[in-house]
Order: sequence, then structure tokens, then C-alpha cells
Amino acid sequence: MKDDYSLDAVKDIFTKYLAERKHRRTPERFAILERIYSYDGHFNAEILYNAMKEEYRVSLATVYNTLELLLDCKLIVKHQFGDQIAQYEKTFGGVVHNHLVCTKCGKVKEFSDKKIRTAIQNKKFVHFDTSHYSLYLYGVCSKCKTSKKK
Amino acid sequence: MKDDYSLDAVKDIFTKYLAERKHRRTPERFAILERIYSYDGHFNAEILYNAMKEEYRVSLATVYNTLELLLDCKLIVKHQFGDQIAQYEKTFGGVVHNHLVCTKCGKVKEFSDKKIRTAIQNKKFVHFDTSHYSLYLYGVCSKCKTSKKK
DNA sequence: TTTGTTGCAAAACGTTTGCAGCCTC
DNA sequence: GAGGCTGCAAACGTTTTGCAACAAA
Repeated sequence: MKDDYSLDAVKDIFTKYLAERKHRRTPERFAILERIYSYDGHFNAEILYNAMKEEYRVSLATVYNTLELLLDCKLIVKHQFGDQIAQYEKTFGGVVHNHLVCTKCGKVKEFSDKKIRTAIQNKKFVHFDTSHYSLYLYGVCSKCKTSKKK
Repeated sequence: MKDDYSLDAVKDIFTKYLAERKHRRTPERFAILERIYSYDGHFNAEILYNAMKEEYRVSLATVYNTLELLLDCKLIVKHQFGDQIAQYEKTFGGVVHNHLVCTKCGKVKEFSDKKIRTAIQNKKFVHFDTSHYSLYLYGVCSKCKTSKKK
């Protein structure tokens, strides 16, 4: 329930985006958006597709199509942490975009840091309009460091 | 010619890495390493594979195998800028790890910024040993901003 | 009614894998 | 000589595409 407010706001943004581009307000698109905003961490296309079946059946093609639209209107961001599977996450609700990626086990953790954020946000370019950013720190997590299996 | 020094240094690192892990010093691996260090920007597996044909014929499988080794000994880094094609770049010779990625045309430019770099490098974690980082700023480049084709 | 969108399945694509033969060590 | 490495080609898994049927505007 706690996220009802932001979910409405997000739906609103999506509706406006669709109207602007003369795209249609299909039930599939909004069902996918709702499901995405029920997640807190990362998800990929397959996870989303499987989860969708419970509430509103859509095809994988529609899932990908909708992800593309949501990326375009910046309601989600896309990550690729080394493997081939694209990961997504919602952008509404104070998501941080800094990630610790373990190069041994592939696990991803998030962190936030004010100094880093302001340093990045203060950077302006003459020939480039920045909309968002992603920072990945690669290294070895404590779990992989202790287990010595090279 | 200007890079002979660093090329030797790099070969040395690779040789030591191979010896340490009891991997073999095959001519293919060193031919690939040399070719990689002749590049200045980003490259992907296919570009590298095609370029190799000119000097020392190797299979795509060997290219991928060698890229994996070079990643492991940190002589190259891997990027995935939104599309499915993994990009690589050498790490020796003061490469910066900050990238501007245009979300319209996909073009990637590099930049460096001291404040950002120090902010990131000063960040330490108790349960994570950071080895390197990548920062991506997404936005629209000036070329895509002027050409209004949505 | 028009035309953007869907579901389905096939295709595409980069990457990985299995295996026989080769070549480092 | 043993076993890691190579080339080849087939296999893999994610994402994209083509197309007929559907439904939003």
C-alpha cells in the first residue's frame, strides 16, 4: 500500500508519454508497469515475463516492447553486469545508481555516497545533455575472498 | 613505435600471469594481446577477430578464451553499453573509465574528471575489495539533439 | 474504420561448448 | 609423453522480427 502514491505518479508519467508519442494505452503496458513497480531490486525480462502470468498474460515480445518504452521515458534503467542478461530497475522512489559487482560470483549490491553523487551531478558538458548515470565498482566480495577456490 | 615500452611491460604481465596459473604461452594469445594494444578506443570480439586475420589467424573461440584471460589479469576491461555486444578496451596507458553514452545514436565518448575520480577512489568498503570501476553518463549528444528525428 | 499493438513462432545474434587433433611444457 | 589449447561447427540463450488477428482511438 505504501507505494500507491508513487505508482499513481508513475502511471501518470507513462500515460502522458504515450499520448505525446501517439502510442496506445493498452492494458498490457500498464499491467507490466505495475508489476515492475512492485519490485524493489533488479529484474530481467524472463523474471518479469514469468511473474506476469499470475495477473495478466502477456507475450515475451510485449514485455520487451514495453521495457523499451519505459526506458525511453526514463521510468526504468537498464544494466548489463558482465553477463549477457540485461537487468532492469525502476527509477522512481530514490533509487541509487551505484553498484558493487563481484567479479567472482557476479552478485550485485547497491550503495550510495553523497560525495560521488555531487561530483557526478556537478559535471556539465557543452555537447552532451546528461539524463542519468550508472556507476559500477568491480571487485571481490567478502564471501568470495574467504572461500579460496581461486 | 611509441608504445613499444608499454607493450613490453604488458607482455611481461601477461607472461607472469600465465606462468602463475600454469597456463601456456601460446603464440595465439600473444598475437591477440599485441593486436589489442594497437587499438586506442573500444573494440568488440568480432572486430578483433577480423583484424587478427591479417597477421595471425585464430579462431573466434580462442579470441573469446584470450579475452577472458586478459580480463582476469586486468589487462583489459569489458563494457556493455546498452546493446548486446560486449565492448573491451585496454587498461594500460592511462585509460579513463568514464563514458558518455548517447541514448539516441549509441555513440560513446570518454572523458576524465579529477573530482569524480577522487570521490570514487576514496570510497572504501569493509566487505568489498574494489579493483576498478566504470562510470557511464547517459544522455543525448549534440548531433542527435539538433537532428529532430525523434 | 484505421492503424498501432499483440501473441506466436521462427530467426537472429553474440557467445559458449564439445571434441578431435595439435603443440607447449 | 601428458594434458592444456586450438579450430571448427554445432548448440545455447537472450533478444528481435514477421505476420495475421485484435482492439484502441
